[in-house]
Amino acid sequence: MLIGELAERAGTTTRALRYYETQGLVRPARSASGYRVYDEAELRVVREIRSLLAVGFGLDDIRPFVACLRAGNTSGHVCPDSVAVLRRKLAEVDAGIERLHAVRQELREQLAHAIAQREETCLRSRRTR
Amino acid sequence: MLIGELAERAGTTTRALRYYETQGLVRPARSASGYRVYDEAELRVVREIRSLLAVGFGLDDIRPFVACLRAGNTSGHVCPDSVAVLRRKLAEVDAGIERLHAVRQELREQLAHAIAQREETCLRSRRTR
DNA sequence: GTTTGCCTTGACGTCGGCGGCAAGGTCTAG
DNA sequence: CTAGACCTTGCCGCCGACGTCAAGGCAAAC
Repeated sequence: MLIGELAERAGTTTRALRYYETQGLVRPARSASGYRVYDEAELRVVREIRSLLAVGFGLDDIRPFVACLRAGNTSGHVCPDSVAVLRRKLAEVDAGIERLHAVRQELREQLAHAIAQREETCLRSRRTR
Repeated sequence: MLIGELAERAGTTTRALRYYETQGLVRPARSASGYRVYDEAELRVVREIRSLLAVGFGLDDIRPFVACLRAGNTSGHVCPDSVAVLRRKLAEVDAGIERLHAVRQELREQLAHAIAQREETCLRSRRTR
């Protein structure tokens, strides 16, 4: 399988695949003419990368998962390093949710305050008429 | 007030203040020798910028608030444009919270699955001994 | 007068995950 | 033999809010 086909099957682009390679996440074989050649295992790796990216992981976070897959596991999640990352990310997400809730609260207050101010101004202007 | 003092009083850096100026958010007067000179109103503007940045606004989103302050309002939130931005941001935050909840759910499932797999592997290895 | 400490503009660097383009090699069908 | 559809490497661009020099001017203290 060449890079174009892999890109299509994995739902990404050749550019991204070459980038993953520079980051040491994918290691294709090379044909005699220098073309990158991928097997089914690499397809699984790329799909793992994509699904983790979609969840908000960075490529650094993904590295352990790829290593885990390469070590022969059917899932990239079962290795200790992967689990550690999962735990950390979960904590990060929890923190993010909390932060957003605080922000949301703040925004609602500011909105309420702004609208109250506007109503007041509106009333005053009516009285003036 | 010169730029260094403003930076300190607003809890930011001179670099940031100059950047806000390039973005048209702050407009200091100039001394005879070309130094930027700020008054108290500009301090209020900068504090508004900072607090909105901290909440996750971009400088583009902040522009209406600054205009509102400059228009003579005591709060930058009371003008229609500001309220529109507040509403939009609130919606964005809500969307973000939802997304994070979905991600969180996914992470918990993956974690649970990974741990279950590891327990199973552990049990199998005990039986083999 | 000189040191110290502020100020000025300008230009390049950062982070992440690529996109886009150029110049060239390869492979296959007609 | 050639067209066109792949592939290669390499390098710059992007986004946003600045950080980090560099080279030089201005102000006040000693």
